[in-house]
Amino acid sequence: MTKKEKHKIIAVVGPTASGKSRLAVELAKKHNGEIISADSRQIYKEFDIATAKPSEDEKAGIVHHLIDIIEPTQEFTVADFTDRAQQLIEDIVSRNKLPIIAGGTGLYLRTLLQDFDIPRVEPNKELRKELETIAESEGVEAVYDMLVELDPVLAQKIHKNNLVKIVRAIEVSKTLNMPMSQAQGRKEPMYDVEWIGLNAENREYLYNRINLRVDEMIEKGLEQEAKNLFEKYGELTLLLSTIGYQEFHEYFKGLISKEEVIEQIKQNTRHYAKRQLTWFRQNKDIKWMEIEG
RNA sequence: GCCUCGUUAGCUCAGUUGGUAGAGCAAGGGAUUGAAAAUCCCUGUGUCCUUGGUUCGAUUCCGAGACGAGGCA
Repeated sequence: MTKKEKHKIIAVVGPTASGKSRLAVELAKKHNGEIISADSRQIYKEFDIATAKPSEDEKAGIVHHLIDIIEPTQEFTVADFTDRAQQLIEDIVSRNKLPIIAGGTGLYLRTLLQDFDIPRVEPNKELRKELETIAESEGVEAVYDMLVELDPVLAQKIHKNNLVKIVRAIEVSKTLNMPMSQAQGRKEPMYDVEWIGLNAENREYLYNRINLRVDEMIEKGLEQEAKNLFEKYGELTLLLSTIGYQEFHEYFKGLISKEEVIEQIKQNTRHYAKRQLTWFRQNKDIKWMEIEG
């Protein structure tokens, strides 16, 4: 019985502004590698300044995949990411190069490289809208009660206030005609991954880097970028759920000042970095590198 | 100089008819299975400005002082 050998790959992870792009490029140069970005926002075209996409200079001739490939109006989810990344890994390995995954987005990384085995059920816009309407008129509990009927096991694990997760669980359970808790599972990791994590032991230091980077984004014209996107696409959910754009939305409506926008972007980015770290800390295979000093 | 109001958690402020106090934000921790830069959960001891007095007991009442804001001269 011969077991197929798993592909070796490197994963460089860390919170926003930790410098993982640079490290990934260094490693790619050293090991003849190509980079696959695991970032739910850099995937989009035109989302440049806000997502701190690497410039051509910063890419330093290294091939970067899954950056700048989706239109802002297109949907892109974990499943799309996983499928594309898996293909890319096969392709890169077949050319005798080393795949290096660099990111950011905890759910993407865990699904591609760790143990999440996601149910294959596409989003159902109408159902979501319907359930959200019920939540608005009758309260979230009404929707939660529906989930308790469909999948009491999962309902126990999802907090009754977490509408997004409740809705998805109902969506999956209804589509498959079986409880989502039975459709989802854990799997063996598909690859032989060397995990490298970037972090600052001193949280203040990380937060300072974030604050500085936001100031740089403003200097580079983040306001104009946000303006263009809102004018071109309107109030897309995607824009309203992306740090760096969502805050400008209120500013363009005259609700808050420029100073407040900048402060909010910094604040939201700090919160985001903290949430990212919660994802990564759960992964005991990560070898951590200190970024300060 | 006089009058009024204020001084409580890192910040903004509630509150205690006298029995040592609580919200929002911040901060920290966690969850996370096709929206994930999304969504959600948990965590609040702080000379209640200082100092005298009244009281069994004062952050709460009274006096004095300090600081801040406004008003009158």
